[in-house]
Amino acid sequence: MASEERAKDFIREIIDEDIRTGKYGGRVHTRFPPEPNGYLHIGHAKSICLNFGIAEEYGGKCNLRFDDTNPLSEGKEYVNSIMEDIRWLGFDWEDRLFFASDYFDKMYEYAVQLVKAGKAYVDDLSAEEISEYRGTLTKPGKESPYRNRSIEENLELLERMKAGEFGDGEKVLRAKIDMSHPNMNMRDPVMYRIIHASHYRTGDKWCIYPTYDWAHGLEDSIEGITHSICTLEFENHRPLYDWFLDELGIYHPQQIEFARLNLTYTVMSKRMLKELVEGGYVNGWDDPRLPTISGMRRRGYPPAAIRNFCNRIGVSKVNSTIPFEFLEHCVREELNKTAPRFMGVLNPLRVVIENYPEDKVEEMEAINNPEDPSAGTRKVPFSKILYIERDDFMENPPKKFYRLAPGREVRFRYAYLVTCTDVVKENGKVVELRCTVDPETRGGNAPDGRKVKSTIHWVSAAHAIDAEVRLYDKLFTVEDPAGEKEDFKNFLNPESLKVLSSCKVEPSVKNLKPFDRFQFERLGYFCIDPDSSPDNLVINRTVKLRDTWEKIRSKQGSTFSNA
RNA sequence: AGCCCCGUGGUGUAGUGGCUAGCAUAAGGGACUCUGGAUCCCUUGACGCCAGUUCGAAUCUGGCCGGGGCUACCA
Repeated sequence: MASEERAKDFIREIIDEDIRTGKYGGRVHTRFPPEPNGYLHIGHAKSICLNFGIAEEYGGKCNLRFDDTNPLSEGKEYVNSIMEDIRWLGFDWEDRLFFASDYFDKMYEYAVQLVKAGKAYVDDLSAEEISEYRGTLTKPGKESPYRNRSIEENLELLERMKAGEFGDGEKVLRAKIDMSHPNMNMRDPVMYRIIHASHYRTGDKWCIYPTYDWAHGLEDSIEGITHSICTLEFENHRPLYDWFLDELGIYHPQQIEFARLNLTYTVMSKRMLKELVEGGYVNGWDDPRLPTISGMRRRGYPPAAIRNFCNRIGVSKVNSTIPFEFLEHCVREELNKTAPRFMGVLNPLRVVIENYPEDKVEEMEAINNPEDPSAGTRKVPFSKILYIERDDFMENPPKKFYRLAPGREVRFRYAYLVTCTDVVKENGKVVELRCTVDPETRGGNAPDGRKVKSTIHWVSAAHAIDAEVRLYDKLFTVEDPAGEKEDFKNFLNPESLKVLSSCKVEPSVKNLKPFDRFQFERLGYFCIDPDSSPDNLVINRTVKLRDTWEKIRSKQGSTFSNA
């Protein structure tokens, strides 16, 4: 991605300014801090591209840090998938793999420091009581009766909390700030809660765990982060982030918030994604209909397309929603340059070439990628009995339908000019076409220079490989399922997955491996699904090709289709 | 309602007081084509509103309107 001029977003402008003023000695050090309680999705990709991208551009570093402060929901499965996804996207944290849980001892020391300074206290109020005491958006809260315990008592109680002398929820450590602060986050936020659960990394060493607000700034500070980039919903937490670091008097990174990515026709919330996966509405976290990184990988989206997408949507503080079509545009753009082409027929219609010898087979030369001459050519077998796409034939073609029809001549890609002479029907349904080739047009060009309006794809029946092809569509029927009043699952698209089982593809497809991406000419981009086996080829459709005919057809207001 | 944030074509962005407000995408039209793909060309289309400052405001100031966020011992 050479030297293309990227417009500076507001974050890069802040960084430029910080470098100019020497705020961090010219250093740039970011981090990507996922909580290991779910799989990464395209929204995380935006953050990853931002954080790793900035580090790269400024000659700085970007840490991968797992924010694992809640043993109840986090686990190793997620850690592994997250690392795999980041690597697949093309980023490298080198030797900087960190875990918040590695800082638990240090965090505890800091907490003690705050207690000693009279800035934190142990509270015996229950969760419900704390909530009541907090007040509301308009009414100030009131102070806990335990707020003014002596420093000695607080120290002792905190020590006993850590030692496991109390049950879950019996006590918490709170910062002593201001119960009538207009920012709710400043009304004595909880720093430690008691959770008697074993942590996937620290085991049973701890029964008190730090909350996000308490932990996050410390993690950034400990790692020497310069710019702590997070999403907009943490904006109101920044005063607290700053308060902790200032009261402690330790190294103070700068938190900067940007708007998270929203995409139409999907959901991005971890909770909802989890619900879809665990409720069996989709087939796992890597279901190709999901906006997860693993889903998009399985769907056939190239990492370069995702990176490009993230770099092109920009970074700002405006809440916005990107049409999913733009993502698809980026995917096509990348695949057009890189995907080798093949011929495959999704809905086969049998064609018999009447003037072609029974046992003759010709090897036709086909171009692998017209956008990339270095991709070379391959041979495709042609014989008397072929399959073409049902949609490429119409008995009574409407205006502007250029493909095959009775009496009409079209080109069979890389083969011959073919004329349809007869239509065979069973119970009113077209089951076979009788055609003739012009032997003078081998390769696809007529010596007399006559033109045909259209070129269609085909496969030789005797040589075709059977395949299962999975067609994907939008997961939801509405643009913003999460914004609907009803349960978002009520808007699941029942047609988001269609499985075609008797597709016919050209023989060279058998050399492809799972996750290999390619184009079926005139249809779209596809990839081999990992469910594929030598005797059961399974192919995913990544995205359709742009389809002008589809547009014309819908404008004509007709619903002509043989499908 | 208290606090915080944000308003530029349909969508996403650039613009940092001064050329006809740029780019991408989408949409419409055309050229070309052995993929109705790709590519190329053209067209439509935006500064939320009202004042103020200024020779001059998308840009600075104030007010209004509109949108978003915040009342977990989640992150």
